[in-house]
Amino acid sequence: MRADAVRNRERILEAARVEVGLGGTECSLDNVAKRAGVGPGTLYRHFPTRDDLVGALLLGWADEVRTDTDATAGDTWDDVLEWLVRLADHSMLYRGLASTLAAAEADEASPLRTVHAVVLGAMSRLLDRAREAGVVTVPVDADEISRLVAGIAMSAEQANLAAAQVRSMLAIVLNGLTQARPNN
Amino acid sequence: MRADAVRNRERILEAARVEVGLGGTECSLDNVAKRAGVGPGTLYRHFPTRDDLVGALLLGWADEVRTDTDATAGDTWDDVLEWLVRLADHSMLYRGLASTLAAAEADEASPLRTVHAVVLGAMSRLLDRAREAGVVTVPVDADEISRLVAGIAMSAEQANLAAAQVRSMLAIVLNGLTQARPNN
DNA sequence: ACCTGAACACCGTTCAAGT
DNA sequence: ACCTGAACACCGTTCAAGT
Repeated sequence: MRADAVRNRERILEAARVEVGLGGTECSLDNVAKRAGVGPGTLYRHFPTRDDLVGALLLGWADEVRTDTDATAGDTWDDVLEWLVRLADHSMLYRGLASTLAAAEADEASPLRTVHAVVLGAMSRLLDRAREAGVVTVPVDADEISRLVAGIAMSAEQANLAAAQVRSMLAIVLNGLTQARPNN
Repeated sequence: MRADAVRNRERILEAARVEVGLGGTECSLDNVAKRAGVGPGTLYRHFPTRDDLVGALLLGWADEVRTDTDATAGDTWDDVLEWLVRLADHSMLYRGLASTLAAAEADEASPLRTVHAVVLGAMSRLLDRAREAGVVTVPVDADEISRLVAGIAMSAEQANLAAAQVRSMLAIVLNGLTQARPNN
């Protein structure tokens, strides 16, 4: 890669971090290019789709989520709840992030597939620990929990919910994973 | 209102039903005007914002949801689950609908406020019945359930989930509303 | 009183011309 | 090999001119 290309790619990522931070994942790519000081064509050369750009932005993010998840014991109800809260928080780092990640689930060719897979892997391991500790007793997989948390994150984003309201919804979900289902 | 104005309003609503059905709540308003055979200015005169148009489209929808909810006994776990499934279905009538409704919750001045209020009222009454029957035992209000269902609907929409997967997520939520929370 | 459609701003995307 | 920026299509929104 040519020296100016490397530099431009870096500038674009830096500008994208700012613009996506301000306007969410659906922010104007024109503004990203302008802030980076490159022509729109240059942005498209480095990142052919919006998801390619967002995906590049999320590499470190996915690592953070995985590290946090792997460091969570998940052997008590409260421990799992706090982890769910942190996961929802992470999912709301940028506006539109939860929605973008959810859409990546259905799209086999999405540039966000790797990001999603990293998170799901860690979630799956945590789920095993939680099940062993008896915190999760209901049949469920990591995908399903991921979708539920993403849904809560999207809801919270649209309705501007406070942290306490998000926690309350997560508690209901966790409660649903913990108890045996009645048969009346 | 002048005769041509009445006719144009009707034409716009008819066109909107088609376009929103095809492209979701974020469909092009230009296309709505074109399909209705009116200038863009005419659309704006009748419906100053997108939410005004979507709100007008949802008047019958809200009635359907309320009627269905009021006709639901909610005295057994399965009965409430089936109602949740129908509510989620209704929330996915148009792409973007769940998201639009969720955003209306935070916006006091939204033209969708009435629509939202009608649904919430019916939900609140059903919740009382479910609580009396012991199906819901956890402290929760209609708003919170509405947000959880909206979140699941948004997740399902983004990830193209099948009906069975939606039902499974709703069952987890209902399970979380049914059982007492453990204190370990 | 209502409608029309031109006009403007903004954005995503492509591509011929440059270096 | 990479960059630039003009060009095109599309869309939301406004408003002067019509009837």
